[in-house]
Amino acid sequence: MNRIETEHRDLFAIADLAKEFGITARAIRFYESKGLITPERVGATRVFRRRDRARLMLILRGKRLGFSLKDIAEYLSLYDAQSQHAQVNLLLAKVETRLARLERQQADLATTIAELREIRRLATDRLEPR
Amino acid sequence: MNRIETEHRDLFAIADLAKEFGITARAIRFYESKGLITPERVGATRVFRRRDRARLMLILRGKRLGFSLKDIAEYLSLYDAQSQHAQVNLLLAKVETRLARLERQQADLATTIAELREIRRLATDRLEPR
DNA sequence: TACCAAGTTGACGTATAGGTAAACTTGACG
DNA sequence: CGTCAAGTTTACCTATACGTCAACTTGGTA
Repeated sequence: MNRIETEHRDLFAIADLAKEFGITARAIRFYESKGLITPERVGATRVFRRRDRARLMLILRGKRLGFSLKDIAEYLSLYDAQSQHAQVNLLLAKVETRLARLERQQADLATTIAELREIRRLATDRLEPR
Repeated sequence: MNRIETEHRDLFAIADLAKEFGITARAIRFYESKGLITPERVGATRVFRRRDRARLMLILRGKRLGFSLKDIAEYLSLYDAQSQHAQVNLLLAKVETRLARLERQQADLATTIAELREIRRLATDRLEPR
């Protein structure tokens, strides 16, 4: 299966997604048990569509950013609420909260990256004096 | 105790730092048990210097960035190794690894913040049409 | 038809990061 | 001297995020 085929496909098995994202099938089932994704079933077998795949990407990105699955569930609901209707004010409040945290994180990141680059510079200088 | 006093002081009790950083004394003791900080003792009582306070700041920043305490321990060792001497190449490898992760995180962050701002815009529009 | 690969559920185990409670010590103060 | 605040250790408890295993079903293939 090549990239083009993957992009065109509409149905995925649990192993397809596990392989594509480098996680285990067990993890995907776990996310479903927490309500983060809701694949269809054909008999007992899970069948994933592109929507589930997209959600999975959002989940993994959230994890890379250090969010708990609970946080991520709420985050995903922001996307859902949007297309539905929801209590817009509540939605906005949550978005603001999350944005505030992320912006602080962004500042932390910049500082840390700068410090690490400085450490790298000092270490490199020691390797190549002059 | 005002800011100036705090800045000038050289010795801190565990409660001082806990209060200043909004964490519990238990958490600080836990970090010590993991070797992240090594306060002096006067009898059984821990006495913290500015160095410990600075490390605590690095620890908390690391946590905000989603690192495990183990990661953070290694991260702190980068600072130590620098002033000492260490195996510079190994140090550099670790710095590169960490930088790579942080830079990916930075990209994730930018994407996520943009998406949340878009969601906020859509929600705001719904509140104030026209 | 016999069997393998892939899927499923459920139970149990593990690592991380502390919180909570008990029981004790110590220094300062009225 | 009594006691109160603040500190200490030890032990046990909790939540999160899966991994591992057992036991079973099912669809396709030799």
